[in-house]
Amino acid sequence: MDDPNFEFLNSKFHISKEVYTVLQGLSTFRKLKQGEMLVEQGTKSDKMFFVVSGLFRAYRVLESGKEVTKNLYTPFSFVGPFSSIIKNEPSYLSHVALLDSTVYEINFKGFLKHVEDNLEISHIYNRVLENIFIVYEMKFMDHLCLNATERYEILKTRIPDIDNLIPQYQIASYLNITPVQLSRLRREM
Amino acid sequence: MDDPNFEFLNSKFHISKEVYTVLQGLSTFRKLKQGEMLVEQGTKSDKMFFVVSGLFRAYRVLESGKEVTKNLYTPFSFVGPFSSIIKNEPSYLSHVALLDSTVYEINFKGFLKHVEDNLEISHIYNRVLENIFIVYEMKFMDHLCLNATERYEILKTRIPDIDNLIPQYQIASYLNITPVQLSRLRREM
DNA sequence: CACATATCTTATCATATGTTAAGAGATAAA
DNA sequence: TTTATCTCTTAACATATGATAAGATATGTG
Repeated sequence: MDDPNFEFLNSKFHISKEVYTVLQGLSTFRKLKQGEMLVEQGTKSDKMFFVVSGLFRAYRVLESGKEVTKNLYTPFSFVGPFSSIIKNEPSYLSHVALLDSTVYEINFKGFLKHVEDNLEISHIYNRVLENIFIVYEMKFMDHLCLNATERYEILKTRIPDIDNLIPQYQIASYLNITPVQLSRLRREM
Repeated sequence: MDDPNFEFLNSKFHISKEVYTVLQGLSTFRKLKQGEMLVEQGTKSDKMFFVVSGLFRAYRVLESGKEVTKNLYTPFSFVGPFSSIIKNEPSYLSHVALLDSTVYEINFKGFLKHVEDNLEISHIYNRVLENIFIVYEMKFMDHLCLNATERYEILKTRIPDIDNLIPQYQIASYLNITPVQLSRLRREM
């Protein structure tokens, strides 16, 4: 039974075969076309997604009409209206596939039920939360400490081919600058 | 046994008397003078702190010498080198008391030991991590969506007396602007 | 092919913020 | 009290970025 998914999860979280079976029961493999939405701002959903391939973007449309990108999600990360599920409120973010992508759709409320009475699964949840926290803290510090050029360089380290994958205005939105400014930065680099 | 600490934690996390006793065994009450450090950048520590009274600041000194404030911590929040403990690395932040303060000093590695084999404590840790995540996500979105004036107003909602508690350059650092700019914003408000 | 649309660059001008320096109060120290 | 040290404000200038508009290139569609 050489299941590459199990091998992968086990290498990340040291999960048992039993827990893997439980998680499998909560997950569905899905293919998405570029432009398909996982979650729409203002709606409720209790689904989280584990990115297998492709690229996703979480963003919010402000009253002014301006779109603010919270994050981009590459393979092997979790994407979805996490805080919205925890708070049981409508999502304040939309999540969209920027490329043709594949994910595991996770019944997250169901997962939380298992967290309630399974110590191993509660530990997995702790590990996931710790990882999310570390990534967010770093992202936040990067925004405090670095200018747009440096953040662009970090993005290109994380996703080297980013310039060919998505249009420049989406990259600019991720960097929290205008496309015009990104164009200027590129010229100076 | 009317223990106000227990009542408080129970109202926040629904903990049992048994777990409260365990947590008590991991915690020491401490008083700190203004200016005292909880953690110094570059050092290792396995202690987290629960703020009872006062105010704390987490900040990083960059190679340039510039100080970047990550966050301010008011009573009933956790402060400490959290990601550093999880990653078992030296802290990249310093944590200092901005006012005379009181805290519970928590043996966090000890706490994590209990998380390993106690489901209730693992759940408490889940709740703490969820709360931290929600706060960070909001802070990050605020930085993406709001200008310095709006962030200043949010800070004053959170800590109404902030202008009288700490010097203006510390507020400016929290807002990620210079004291000169904060002075300008105040004039225009 | 011809046209419409999307994307990117560049220029111009406006705004927010940083840098530096000077000065005014307040507070602490000699 | 006198002096030194902080803290805050203000001004002048520099820089980063935003807003708008024009033009170039590419792509897709009829």
